[in-house]
Amino acid sequence: MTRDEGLGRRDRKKRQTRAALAAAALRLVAERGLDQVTVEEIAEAADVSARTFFNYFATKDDALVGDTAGDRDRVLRALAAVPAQVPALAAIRSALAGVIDEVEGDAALWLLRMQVVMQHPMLLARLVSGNATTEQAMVEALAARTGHDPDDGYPALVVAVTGAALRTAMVRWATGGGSRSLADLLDEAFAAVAAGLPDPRTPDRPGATAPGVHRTR
Amino acid sequence: MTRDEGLGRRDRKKRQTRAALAAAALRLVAERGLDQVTVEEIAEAADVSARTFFNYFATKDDALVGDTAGDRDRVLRALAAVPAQVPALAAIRSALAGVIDEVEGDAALWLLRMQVVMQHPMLLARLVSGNATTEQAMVEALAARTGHDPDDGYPALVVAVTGAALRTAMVRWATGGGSRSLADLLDEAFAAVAAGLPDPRTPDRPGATAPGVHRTR
DNA sequence: AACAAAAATGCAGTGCCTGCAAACTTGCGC
DNA sequence: GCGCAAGTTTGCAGGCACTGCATTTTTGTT
Repeated sequence: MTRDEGLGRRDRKKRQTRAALAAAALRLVAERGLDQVTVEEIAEAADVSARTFFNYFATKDDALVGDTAGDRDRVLRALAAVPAQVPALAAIRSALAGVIDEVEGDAALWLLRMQVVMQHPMLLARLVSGNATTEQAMVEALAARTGHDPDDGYPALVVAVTGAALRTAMVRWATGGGSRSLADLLDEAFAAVAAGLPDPRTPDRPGATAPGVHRTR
Repeated sequence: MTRDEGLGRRDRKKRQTRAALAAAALRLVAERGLDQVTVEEIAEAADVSARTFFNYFATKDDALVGDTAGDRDRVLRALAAVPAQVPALAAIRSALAGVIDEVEGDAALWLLRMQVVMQHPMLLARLVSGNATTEQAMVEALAARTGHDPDDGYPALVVAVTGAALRTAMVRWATGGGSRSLADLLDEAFAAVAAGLPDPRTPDRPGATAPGVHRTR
């Protein structure tokens, strides 16, 4: 899964247990549905006690959506590394590159995850929108980049909108079974947003709309 | 609250009980925090049994976010009423007018609601994003309007992005204590989206950016 | 007043999640 | 190898959200 080179046996085993729990949770919920699977069953499938499950995940849902916190930090660091003169949308798009790569690298896991998550809107919201802390951090990072007052409204709007774009791209990616590259789908969504979401059916200037937005495949 | 003219005493009392439960829930949670308030306490404050609470709301959260289903239907009907040649963004903006009016009409209730909801991202996501059914319905309605294949991606992107815009507008509205009109804030957000979220600090063409997006108040 | 539909309630039960304390495992210096 | 300290797993008791079912109470109608 994720890199686990420079770690002692102890931490390696922890990662292993965590992954086993997440995998068991995804498999069982995909088979039976969220409320037809108990934490006890998940723990059993991963060969640990039910109590131990809660040493790894605060809630049953957390085992399904995966480790969002780690990704967040990476995105924030990537965003800080983008030169300040890059426009906001492009900067965020490039900051997301690392996460996108990881998702496409673990395609099987993520397709299963999306399949599960898409059947439970509560989970879907948590997958991208994550927690308020993260979103707040993104807003502040963006405000710092563009020299805005964080209360301004603009940074918050950009973060919310790009989050929505990411969400729809991932849903589309999963719906198509991963046949189209997630990076492409995300580029398309960002291009459409940058163009102001023109109606592809009645473009003001036929050549000026975002390329590919209305292509089905 | 909402109109209750042509109803017998029975339904009037039901509405009353429902409103009392929601109000009690909001007040108590605002005072103490979500997990410091039990359903039993909410029910007690509304002078009904705990079991009765669940006859009105499926979950504790539902008492806090209010009746989303009713609003949805209204938005969908309003969207269907907008002439098909109106561009997607403008159509959605005008379909939201009814809900906006209702929110501003009950400003005190909604400001309290937002105050509570903003402290629990789980609730915030549910407030606008609602359930998948609604979002799906919006996507289909939009696809029908624009003559798109619903799997196209464009309608889903527009619905997700406008939802994000609505969410940020409501947060801003509540953060400002309702000092700026919600309709204004929403117009601003939609204008920024329609303009492709230009960075207000370095606009391509100074006069062409969305008006007011970077004004603090 | 009598009746039927609707609503409120109590009760038992499941499952998520937490704190605590007791076992157990692991890494490390000797 | 031995023992110690730190980290991990586990069981247990308990609180709370939520559900299904049966019973009682209220309400609108005849």
